[in-house]
Amino acid sequence: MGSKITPRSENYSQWYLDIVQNAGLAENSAVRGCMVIKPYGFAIWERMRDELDRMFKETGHSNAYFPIFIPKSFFSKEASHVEGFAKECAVVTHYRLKNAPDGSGVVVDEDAKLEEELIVRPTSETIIWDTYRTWIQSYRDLPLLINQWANVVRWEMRTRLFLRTAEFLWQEGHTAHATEKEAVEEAERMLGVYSTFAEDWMAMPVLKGLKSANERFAGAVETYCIEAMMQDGKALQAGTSHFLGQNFAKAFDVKFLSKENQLEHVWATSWGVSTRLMGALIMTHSDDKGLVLPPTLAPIQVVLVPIFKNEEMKPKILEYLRGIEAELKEKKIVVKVDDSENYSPGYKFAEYEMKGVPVRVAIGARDVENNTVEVARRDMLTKESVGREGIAERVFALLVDIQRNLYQKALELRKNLTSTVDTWEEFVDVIENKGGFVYAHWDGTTETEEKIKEKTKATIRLIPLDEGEPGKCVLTGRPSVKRVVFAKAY
RNA sequence: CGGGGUAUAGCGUAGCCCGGCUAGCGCGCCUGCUUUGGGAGCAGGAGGUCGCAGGUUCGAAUCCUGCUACCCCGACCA
Repeated sequence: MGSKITPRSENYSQWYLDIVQNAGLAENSAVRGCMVIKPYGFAIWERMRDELDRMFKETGHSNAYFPIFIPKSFFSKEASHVEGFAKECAVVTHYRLKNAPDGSGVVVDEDAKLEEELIVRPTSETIIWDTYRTWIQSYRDLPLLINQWANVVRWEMRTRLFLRTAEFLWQEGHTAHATEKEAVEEAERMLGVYSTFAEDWMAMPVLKGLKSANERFAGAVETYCIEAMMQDGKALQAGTSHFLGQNFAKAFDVKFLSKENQLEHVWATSWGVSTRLMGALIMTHSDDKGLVLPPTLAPIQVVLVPIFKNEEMKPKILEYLRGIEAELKEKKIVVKVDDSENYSPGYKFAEYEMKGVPVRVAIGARDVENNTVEVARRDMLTKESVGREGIAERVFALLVDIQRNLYQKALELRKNLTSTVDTWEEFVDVIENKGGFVYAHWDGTTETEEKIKEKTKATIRLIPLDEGEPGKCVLTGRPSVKRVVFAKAY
């Protein structure tokens, strides 16, 4: 491989990009602000997608698919949604090209102008609620629990691979309920699904909470979110779940007849996570040698590397290795045998470390003779020679331990990057010098929130769900009901 | 869209101030032999409209003008 990873101390942003690119995950497309996800990167996304999809289905949801093009007028129907999404959208204005008169290629055929422009979906609330109107008539049609896996486009001014690209992949759940209570429960349930996924599968601890009015999704009554802490002390919003109230039902006239024969607007939620989770995964666990993947999401959990000294030993080493492969597969461990002779063992070691494969098993002539194997773990970068007997059990236990260790390390990091402050001086000091999450009192006004953002670039990442102790706002000294979590964010 | 920067082989770059280039180097790539327990060694080789367009000059990667793309910092955001 070409360039090596830049040490983190030099430039975190470059370090992140080096990992994304050198580990073969993704690259910038020639098309502005879009990304190309390479096969290995996509395999990781597929693992995430498959597990999330399973969890959605286990909570009663079904998948469906809606159009990528949304008539412009749909966006005018929900007032605050317009505010949030009327900008930065890709707009289809024409439907045909023609040969340029001067022979220089093709140009847009001005005669093929659309009567109504189509918006390339930045999110699908509007087109889905326009459709739901026809699907929902009775309380018997509710709840309607639908998820869509799709790509969306937001014409961001500045992009960053995985974290903020013009086009990204995501899932968006859109549900309709008969009562407010049910809808709130749904929004909270899906926040729970996201947090379980982040912690148990991504080994990434997250804080759960509510967004302030300022950070709330355009059109939502409440936005729930999970927030993770990256190694450089910046927060990353990893998922959101919105209680939409009756806003979209009213805007798109979605009503149902209740048991009591009353015509009522339905209650709604929407929730989503995106390929941004790939960025979160990378920035949570990776080190200077490249990607580090939690075993539950790694496309390859164990790589077997044979080491050949001479021709006579080759068949013996391979036979020994195939035996181990079979035992691991019996335990449902995902194994890759790299017996190609194009690269040296040292090259392969470095390569699979870069790709974040959790466990490496190396086998050479020495091992065949002594009935041993060399087992290396990616998270600690340690290796040891162990007996051949019970290798599958040992590797399985190791994978479990790596999963646990990654979570613990990330949790430890977050603990060290979490502060509680009471004065403005402390607040500024921690935000500027230490970074991380800062628990501080806030008077609850958008005005104060914006002032703090202006002065320190820190925003309210979330308002914790649990009760808290009252206190005084860190900026204004006015009363505060509980501490909220501030941080600089991606 | 504001402020700063960059553009030379697949990637990373030297040369630019002070014009003389037939454009140098590292990684990668190809061939051969020897290798293989931490990114192998040696030998040979392929690969360039120096971002685009114009200008100055005997001569431009180098100087001038315009354009384009990308990166960083803001505003925007999952």
